[in-house]
Amino acid sequence: MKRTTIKDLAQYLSLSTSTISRALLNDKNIHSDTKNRVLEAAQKLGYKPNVTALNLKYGKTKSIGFVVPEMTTPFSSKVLQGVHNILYPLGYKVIILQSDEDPVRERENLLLLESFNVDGIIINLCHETHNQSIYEEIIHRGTPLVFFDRIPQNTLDVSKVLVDDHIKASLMIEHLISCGRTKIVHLMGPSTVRNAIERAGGYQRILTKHNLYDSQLMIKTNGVGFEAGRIAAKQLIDNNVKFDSIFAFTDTLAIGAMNYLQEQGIKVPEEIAIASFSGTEFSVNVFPQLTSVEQPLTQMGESAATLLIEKIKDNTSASQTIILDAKLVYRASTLGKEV
Amino acid sequence: MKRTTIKDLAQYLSLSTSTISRALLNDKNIHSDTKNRVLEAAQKLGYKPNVTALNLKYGKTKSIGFVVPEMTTPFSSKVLQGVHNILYPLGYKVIILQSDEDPVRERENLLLLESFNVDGIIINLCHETHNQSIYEEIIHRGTPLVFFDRIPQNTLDVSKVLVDDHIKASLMIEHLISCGRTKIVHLMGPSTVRNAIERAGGYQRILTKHNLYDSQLMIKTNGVGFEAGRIAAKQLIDNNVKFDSIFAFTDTLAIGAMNYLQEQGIKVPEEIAIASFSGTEFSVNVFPQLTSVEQPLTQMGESAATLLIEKIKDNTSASQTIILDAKLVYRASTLGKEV
DNA sequence: CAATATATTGGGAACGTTCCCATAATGGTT
DNA sequence: AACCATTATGGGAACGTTCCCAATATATTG
Repeated sequence: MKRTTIKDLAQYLSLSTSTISRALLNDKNIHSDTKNRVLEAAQKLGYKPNVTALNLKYGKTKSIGFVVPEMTTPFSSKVLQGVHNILYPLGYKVIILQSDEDPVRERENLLLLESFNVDGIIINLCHETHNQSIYEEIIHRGTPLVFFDRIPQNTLDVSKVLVDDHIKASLMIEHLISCGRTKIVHLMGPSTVRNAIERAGGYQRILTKHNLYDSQLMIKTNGVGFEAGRIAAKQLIDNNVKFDSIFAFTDTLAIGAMNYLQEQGIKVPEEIAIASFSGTEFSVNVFPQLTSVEQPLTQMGESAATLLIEKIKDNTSASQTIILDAKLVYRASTLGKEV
Repeated sequence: MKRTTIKDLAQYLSLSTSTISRALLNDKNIHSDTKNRVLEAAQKLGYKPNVTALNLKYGKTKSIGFVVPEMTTPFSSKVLQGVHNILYPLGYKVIILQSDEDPVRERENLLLLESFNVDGIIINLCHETHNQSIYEEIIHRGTPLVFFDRIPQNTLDVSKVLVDDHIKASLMIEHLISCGRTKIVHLMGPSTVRNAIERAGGYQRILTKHNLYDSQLMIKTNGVGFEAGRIAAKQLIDNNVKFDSIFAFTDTLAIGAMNYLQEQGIKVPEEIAIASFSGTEFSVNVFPQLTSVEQPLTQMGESAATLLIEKIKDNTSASQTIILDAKLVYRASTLGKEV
C-alpha cells in the first residue's frame, strides 16, 4: 500500500537518490543505460512523484481557487469549463467555493482559500464594496486575484475580464422598442454590483432617449435566481402595473418571471415580451426560447485563467482588463412564432 | 512577501522551533507565558501554518476528487453542495472534474486525481463497465472510492449511495396510469448505467401488469440533456407515434422534450403529460411545473462524503450502501391547471 | 606521461512542520 | 544533602523531492 518513492528506487538499484532524480527528470548528466534501468524500475515498482513534496520544495500548491456567488445554474459552470480548459493541462487543481450571494461567506471563502495556500484566485464577487479591504489584503499578502463578470471598483489594481454591459443592454432595449414595446420593465440585478448598474444604465439611457422611461418599471429584485424573477412578476401583476415587456439582469430572473406569467395565462411574447442577459443553455431550453445577450462564458473563464497564470508567474506584471464581445440573439420570447 | 514560518518566529523570539510548534499546537509541555509570547508574535508577524508541509509530514493532501458526468445542470451542483457541507468543515479541498459522459475522459480524470494524490474520490460514473478495472486498480493502490447515483456492478466492493430507482419509477408510472394515460413513452437513460436499467425496469413492469406495455414507446435517447430530449420528442412526432405521456430518465430530458412539444403547439399536460426523475430546482422552474421523483441530492452528497471520510480514516472498514428515499411530487405537467 | 577536460555518480542541505529524545532547571521528598 | 519527579526547553530526524557541490572515473590533449 505504501507508495514507491525515489528512495525505494535508489535502494532497489543501489544508486543514490540524486541519480534517480536525474534519470526521472531527463537530466543530461546521466548515462543512458542508467537512465533506462531507472525508468524500467520506476515502471515496475509503480513509481509516481509525490506532488506534495514538490509543492513544498517549490513553495507552490499548484492549485487555484474559484469563488462564485452560486454554482447551481450553468452560468458559473460554463465559466469554470473555460478555467479548466486552461488550467488542467498545466497541472493545476481548481477548488470551487460558493458564496450564496453573501459577502460574509465570500469573505470566509477567500480566507479559507488563503489557508489552503492556493497560488491564485478567480472570483465573481457578490458585493462590490463589502470585501474591498479583504481583496487588497490578499493581494498584498501575495496571492493574485482575477475578477470576472462582476468586477470591483477601479481603485483596485487587478486583472479582470468582463463584457460591455452598458452597450449590450442598450442594444437589447433598442430591440424591444423596435418590436413595438413601450412599457419595458427592468428586473435589475443587485445594486451592489457594477454590471447591474451598467445594464440598468443602458436601459435607462435608451428609454430616456425615446422618451419612454418610467421609474416605476425599474424593479429592484431580491436576488438573481428563478424565485426572485417569479416574485417580481407576481408583484407587478398584483400591483396592476401596466407593462408589455421585461428586460432582466439574468436568464434565471427572466425565466422565473416568464414561468409565473404563463402560469397566470399570460401569453409570451404576445402580451409580454421577455429578454435578458444569458450565455447559458437556458436561453434555448425554455418555452418560448429566450431572446438574450449571449455572453461568451467559456471564453470568459479561459481569459480569466490566462490572466491569473500571468500573475502567478510574475506577480509584478501589469494588471490587464479584457472586454469580451457578447452577441445579441433574438428568439421567440420577443419575436414569437415566426422564428 | 515571503510567508512567516515557524523558523522566523523561533529566531524572532530566540526560541527553538520545537517550542514554537508546541505553543501553536497547545501542547501541555510549555510555560503559559512562553505560549502567550509565541501566540502574540505569530499574530504580529502574520504566521499561518504551511499546509503543504503538513501534508507532506502526514502523507495526506486533505483533498478529495469529485468526478461527475457533467456540471452544467444543477444535479451535480446540488450533490456537490452536500459534499461541501461535510468536507469543508473538516478542512478538505474538493477538486471537481467533468467526464462529459465519456468513459475515456472519466478514466483520464481518475488518473489525474490519483496524480494529484487525493485522499479519496466521490464519483458518479458515466458507463458502468468500461472503467471497472480502473476503479479496482485505484482502490487497490489505496485511494478509497465512493459512488453515488450511478453505481458500478456489485462485483466491486465499494461504498455507494443511491435511491430506489425501480420502486420510484414504478410509482410514477402508476401515477400516470391513474391520470388516465395509457400510451406512456419512456425516455430511457444510457443503457450502460444501472439506474437507467432499473427505472426502465419499473416502467416496463407496471405497464406489463396493466397490459399496456408497448416496446415501441421505449425510446433510447442519445444522451440525458435538454437536446437529447428535444430530439427524442421530434422523432416521436416525425414518426407519427401515438402517445399521451412521457416518463423521462432525467428532468433535462423531460424539459427538452416538453419544450419541443410546446413549440409544436402541443398542450402539456392536456395532450401529453410529462413526468421524470429530478431533485433539482428545474422541476418547479419550467412551465408547466414538472411532476417528478424528487431525489434528495444534497443529502446524497452528504452521505457520500460521510462514507468517504470513513474509508479515508480506515481503509479496511466495511463498505456500505445507503439507499435514500425519494418523494414523488405531482405538479402541473401531469395534473394541469387545477393545481 | 602528466595535465586537464568530460562524464557520471554520491552526499547532503533545503522546503516547513511535528515529535521523539535529550538536557536543563526547578521543586519536593526522604 | 542527595535523590527523583516534574516542567520547560532545545536538537535533530523525518516526510519526498531537487539541486548544488564534491568525488571519482574516463577520455583527451600537449
